[in-house]
Amino acid sequence: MESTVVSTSTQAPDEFDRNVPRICGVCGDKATGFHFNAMTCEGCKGFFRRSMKRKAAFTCPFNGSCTITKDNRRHCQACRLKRCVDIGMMKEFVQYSRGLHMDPSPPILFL
Amino acid sequence: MESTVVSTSTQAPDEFDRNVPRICGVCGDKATGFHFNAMTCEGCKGFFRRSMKRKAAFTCPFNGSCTITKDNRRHCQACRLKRCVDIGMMKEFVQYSRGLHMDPSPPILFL
DNA sequence: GACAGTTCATTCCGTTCA
DNA sequence: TGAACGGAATGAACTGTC
Repeated sequence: MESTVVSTSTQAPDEFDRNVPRICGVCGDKATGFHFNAMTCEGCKGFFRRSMKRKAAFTCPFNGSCTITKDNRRHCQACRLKRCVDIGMMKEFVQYSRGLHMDPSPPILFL
Repeated sequence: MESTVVSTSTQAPDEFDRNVPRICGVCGDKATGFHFNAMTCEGCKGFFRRSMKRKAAFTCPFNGSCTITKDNRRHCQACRLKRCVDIGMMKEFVQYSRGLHMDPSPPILFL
């Protein structure tokens, strides 16, 4: 009989983040899964990708320490992006996934 | 608590190779046996076969020296595949396009 | 039992468009 | 901006063969 190993209190440290609640780490909205390495909602996922792709540079109109919530997340892009980075979202995972950097069949490409 | 089941300590020398711990040499996850010539988990087994069949060419979005773990293995295909090869997984053990052609080289086994 | 291949639900990416 | 969506990659569970 194989003992069914359920997620118990004895978890390896690196398994920890797989069990985080489905709450967006950026704004607290309902999260839909891991996006660019962090548990986030669809909104913050899209916001982060857009920001990275266009290499956006935002400036906080306040004092640079806004608390981001589901309702005010659109108000300060600077602090929202900062929060994204703080919780671990990584630009390296934008644009570089799922076959984009993968050669088609024969490697007869750009030389 | 998960009891760490290690293979019996006293083994004949010639069984040494087959007696490596059931830990995936690529990511450290629980291994299910030898796959394509190396002790790996089901995930890395499937990843290696798919990569070979599709002749994928990956590029590391970081510096090419990612440490692969059970939890981040999906993040860098380049380093994961590199690790597969490093621990001895061989493409020759992967069956290519069914029916089109057989193994290009004979099985290479412990001589 | 060991290890090939196969299946398919799930994860998570980019795109679309209101 | 973000909900909805289509699709590729993943991996646990499975079948087939020796």
